[in-house]
Amino acid sequence: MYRILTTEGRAKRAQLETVHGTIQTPVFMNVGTVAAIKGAVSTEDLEGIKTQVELSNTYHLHVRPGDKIIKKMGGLHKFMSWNKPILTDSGGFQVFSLASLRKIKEEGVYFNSHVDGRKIFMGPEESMRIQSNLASTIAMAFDECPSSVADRHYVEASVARTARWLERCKTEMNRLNGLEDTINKKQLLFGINQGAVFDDIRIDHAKRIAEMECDGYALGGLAVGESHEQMYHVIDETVPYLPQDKPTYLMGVGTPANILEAVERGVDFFDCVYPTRNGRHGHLYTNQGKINLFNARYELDERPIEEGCVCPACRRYSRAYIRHLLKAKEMLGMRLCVLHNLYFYNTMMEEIREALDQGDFAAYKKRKLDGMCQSGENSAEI
RNA sequence: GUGGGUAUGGCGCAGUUGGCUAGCGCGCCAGAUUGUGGCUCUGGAGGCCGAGGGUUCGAGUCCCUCUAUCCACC
Repeated sequence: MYRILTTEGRAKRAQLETVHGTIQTPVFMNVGTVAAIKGAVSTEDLEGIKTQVELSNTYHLHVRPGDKIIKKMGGLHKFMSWNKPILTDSGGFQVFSLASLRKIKEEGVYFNSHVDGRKIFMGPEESMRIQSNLASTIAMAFDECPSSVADRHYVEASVARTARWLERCKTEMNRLNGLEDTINKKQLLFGINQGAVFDDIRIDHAKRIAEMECDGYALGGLAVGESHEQMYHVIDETVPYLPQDKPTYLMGVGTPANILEAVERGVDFFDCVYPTRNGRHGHLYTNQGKINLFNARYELDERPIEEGCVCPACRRYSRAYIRHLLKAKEMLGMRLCVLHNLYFYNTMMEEIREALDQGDFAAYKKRKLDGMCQSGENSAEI
């Protein structure tokens, strides 16, 4: 059950009730592809840094350890000891990101496993069965994410196929949710809009999937090479055609600035590898912009990553110490950086929700962006 | 002491029969990274080629002396 609490322009403050608890939106979902937040972050850690939703991946978990094993272990929640919502990505993005290892057909996609090379077939039905075995809170439709440089002809054909795949996903998900031994019989299904940067293809596709009665709708195939302006334009043009009485999810995005811009345009679910991957690489988000702890200027810096931050890293450790850990390739360095970044993202989402509650989002957004774009020691890229 | 080897950027090494602005790996300094293969990629700085002398149009490469260091033998 999705309920809009208040709006400001197109921006929505809402909540989604699920069998694993209520998600307050706008929300950032913390990415743990293989049922683990990379950087030695435990689910206990997630509870301490305001995480609402954990995101895992169908393809990766199917390859290892295998969704049947996870089902036997009682489902993903029990397996990884996380009782709040989990969203599983369908494996569709791996059709794109593992392009050299796959072949796309009407029935689905043939992969060679990136782990051991063995052949894997995944189509809409397979993806739904795997996600049902994983028993995530929200399953994503199996789609194809066309390259940002794909030509119009290819994108049209791809998007038509993705729409046909969504019908198959929907049918299979309904069947699975009705089975006796299904762990989560109320698993939700989000459809995915595609169309690269072609407005009319995006809109036609949005209208078509809107009729399929999904529990939410995602914008896929963005932040894959196009400019920020193109991405914002696509969101502007497409969101009005996605059912706004359902959650809107912008997949794979993005920087704090991307998120603020997208919230303003009506998006309420996000996920991105940035806080985790950049954390592992020593890139830390602060209210004054992004800093790279590998830089020599932090060698003797006694300050925390961010003054006033109460995350597990900032409460106790200096930039100089964390820099040392990173350079020494100590696991703790990555872990502290990932915890800080996720805390930063989750806190920003909390601030966004508070601002929306108070009808103050526009002003908040401006303040936040101005702060992060400050010149000086920090990178302007946010 | 004798015989042999080695001395090239912070470290480890390449440098062909002497020939253009001396390379490579690691490290260092920066930058990328958007539904994650703890990866990968892209730039950049840094060298009186152990010291001195000689041969040559030209020496990191050849010759002499010295110094340092390693190995073997006495």
